[in-house]
Amino acid sequence: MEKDKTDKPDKKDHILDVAERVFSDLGFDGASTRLISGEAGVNMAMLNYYFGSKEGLFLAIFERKISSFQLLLQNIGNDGTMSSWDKLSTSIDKYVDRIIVNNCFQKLINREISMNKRWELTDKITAILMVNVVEIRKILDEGIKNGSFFADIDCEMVIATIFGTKNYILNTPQLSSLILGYDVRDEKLMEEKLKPRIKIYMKRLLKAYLMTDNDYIKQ
Amino acid sequence: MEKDKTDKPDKKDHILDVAERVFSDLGFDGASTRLISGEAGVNMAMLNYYFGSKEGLFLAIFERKISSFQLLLQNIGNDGTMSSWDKLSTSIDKYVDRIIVNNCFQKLINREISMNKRWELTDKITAILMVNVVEIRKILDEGIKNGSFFADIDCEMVIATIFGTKNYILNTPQLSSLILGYDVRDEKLMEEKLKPRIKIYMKRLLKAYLMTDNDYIKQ
DNA sequence: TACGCTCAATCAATCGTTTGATTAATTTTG
DNA sequence: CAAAATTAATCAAACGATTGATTGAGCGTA
Repeated sequence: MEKDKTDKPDKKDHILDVAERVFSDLGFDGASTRLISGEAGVNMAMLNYYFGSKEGLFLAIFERKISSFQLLLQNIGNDGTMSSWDKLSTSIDKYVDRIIVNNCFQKLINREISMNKRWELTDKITAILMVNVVEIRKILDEGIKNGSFFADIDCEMVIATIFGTKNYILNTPQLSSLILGYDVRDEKLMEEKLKPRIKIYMKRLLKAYLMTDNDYIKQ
Repeated sequence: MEKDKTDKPDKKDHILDVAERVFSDLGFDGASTRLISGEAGVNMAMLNYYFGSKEGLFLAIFERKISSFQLLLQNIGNDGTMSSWDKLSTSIDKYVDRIIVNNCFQKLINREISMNKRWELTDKITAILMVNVVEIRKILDEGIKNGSFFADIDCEMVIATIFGTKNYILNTPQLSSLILGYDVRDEKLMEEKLKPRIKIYMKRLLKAYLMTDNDYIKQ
C-alpha cells in the first residue's frame, strides 16, 4: 500500500511534533523521556531507537526546522524592483507570519540560547539566527547607501528591536496577554488581531526612526 | 560578637547569589542542589536547612529581589516638574542602569515566565513585571492626553519594544555579541559601550515614533 | 546542658538508557 | 508461489546513575 510510505515518516514526525511542544513547555531538563513518549503514544525505547538519545531527539527538532528557516529569507534582498523600505516592510510581514506559526519552536530556541551550557547547540542556533540577522542587515545597509534611510541609524539595535519586540510578546504570553488585553495564545485572536497589529506597529515605528526627518532629535 | 549578626545573613545571601547565577546558567531543572551547594562551598543539607527545598531556594531568590524592584519605579511619573518625554527618558535611563546589574536575574525571570509550569511562580513574576509596565503606561497615557505624544500610537506595543529590545540583547548574549561586534557579557564594555548605546538608541527610536510629525506615514 | 549549626551517610524516587524477547515486514531462496 | 531467512519495529522490564531530601551524630557556643 501507499500507506507505508506516508505513515512511517509521520511517526517520527509525530514524535518530533510532540517533543517540540513538551520541550517548549517544560524545557530540556524539565521534560522527561517518559513524558514525551507517553504524550506521543509510543514506547519509551522508541525515542532512543529513532534518535539515539534525548539530546539526539532535541537536536532532531532543530535539524528539521533549519531548511524551513532558510526558505524564510529567500532573497527579498536581491529583488531589484523593490525599494529598501519595501524590502524591509516585506521582510517584517513574512517574518511575523512565519514566526507565529513556529511559536513553540521560538520559545525553545530562546530558552536554549539563553543557557550557559550545551554550547554546541547554542552555536548551531546562533548560526541559524544569524542568517536572518544578516539578511535584515543587508537591507538596512543598502537603504543607507542609497539614501533611503538616515546614515546615522543604529542598524544593530534596530535588529534587536525587530526580533526583541516579537520575542517579548510570544515568549511571555501570560504577561503580554495582560498588557495587550487579549489572550495572545488564542490562535484566532493571534491571526486576526495580533499579527496585523505587530506588522502595522513595527512598520510605523521603523519608518519613523529610519526615514522621518528628525534631525532635531539628534543630540 | 557582632560577627554573628553580620555573618549569618551573609551566608544565606551568598548562597542566594550563587544559586541565582547557577539557575540563570542552567535553568531550574538543569541546576542540581549538589552543584549549587558545591559552588557556594556549603554542605548540601544547608540548602534544605535554610530554604526548606530546592523550590524554596528558588523562590527565595525572587523574594529577595521584589523590594529592590519596587524601588525601581519610584514615582518618576508623579514628578510634576517633568514633561512627559522627560519622564519617559528618565525611566529608560534608570531602567537600563538597573536591569543590566540584575543580568542573571533577568534571564532567570524570562526563562521561567516562558515555561508552562510552576504557575504560582509565573503569576508572581507577572505581577512584579506588571508594576513596571503600568508605570510606563501611565507616562505614555499622560503624554497622549497633554498632547506631547501622538494620540494614535500603540502604547502596549511600545512597552513591548522597550522591554523586548533590552531582553533580546541581554538574554541572548552570544547572538547579540555577534550582532553588535563586541562581547556584551564583558562588564567593562557593557558599562562603557552597551549601556549608553541602548539609552541613546531607545530615546531616538521612541522620540521618532511618539513625537515626530509623521502623518504621511500612517496609512 | 541546651541549642543552633554543620556534616557525611543514606533514603526513595526518578532519570536516561539498555536489554532481550517478540512481532511485523521485507527479502531471499528453493 | 511459498517457505525460509533476514531485517525492522515494538515492547516490558530492568539497569546504573543521579536527583532532592532526610537522618542522626558531632560540633562549638552560650
